[in-house]
Amino acid sequence: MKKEIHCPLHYAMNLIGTKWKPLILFHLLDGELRSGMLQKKIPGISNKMFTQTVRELEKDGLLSRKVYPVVPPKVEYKLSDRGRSLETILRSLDQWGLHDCEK
Amino acid sequence: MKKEIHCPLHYAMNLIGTKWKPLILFHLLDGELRSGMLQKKIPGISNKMFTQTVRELEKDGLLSRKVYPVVPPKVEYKLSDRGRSLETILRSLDQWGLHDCEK
DNA sequence: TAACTATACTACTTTTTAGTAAGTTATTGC
DNA sequence: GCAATAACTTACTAAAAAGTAGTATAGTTA
Repeated sequence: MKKEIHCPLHYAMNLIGTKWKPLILFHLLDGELRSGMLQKKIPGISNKMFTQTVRELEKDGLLSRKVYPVVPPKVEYKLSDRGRSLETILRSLDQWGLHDCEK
Repeated sequence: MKKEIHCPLHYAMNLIGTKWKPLILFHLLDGELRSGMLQKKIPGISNKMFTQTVRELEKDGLLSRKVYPVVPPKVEYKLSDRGRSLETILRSLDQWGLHDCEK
């Protein structure tokens, strides 16, 4: 079964339809964060998945990664314009979860 | 690493954050559909994944499943109120994908 | 009586995703 | 000269998701 995109929603889900991507984008809505801080905001994510996921988001142009050549390392992440364009959706999903889980 | 819910968005993604769930819900926005029709609207999904996914959505109360005791079988799916409450988000995601993929 | 129908289920395999634990780096502070 | 630091990276394993192919059903139509 081939991996083809059949509609815009399908396309969107291919970009952000995973367990962690929306969480990471969501926590960057309020501004850029250092790697460690961002990761702390997402309890339950493993170190490996965190790195892997931000790298994919970077590859897809949803966030940017700024590396400072210092030791110990310093890396900052922030949303790109493309990533920021998801703000309404991410906040809506969060709101939806908030109301829904009360039931 | 335990599977715990840490924020509303995380909760929401646990319910609909998979490859096929949003697609299925999306295609039910315009009204109930027979199983075969719904499946045809989602090219690329295998028969097994279709059945499995609608069953999970039913279990989570996002859609309802009506079985007519006839031969050959007739099964209809439609959104529950809970599922319908995702309408804005699903349409937004679709729109986002539409605009984004043009770039 | 044999094929066809729409839907689902099952066993099995492959692919993808995720988790664990260890190692790397170059400078600072003791 | 040794530990601590932040952010990976890698090798390995485990678990989850997805795909393939085959089976069941019981009426209708050829």
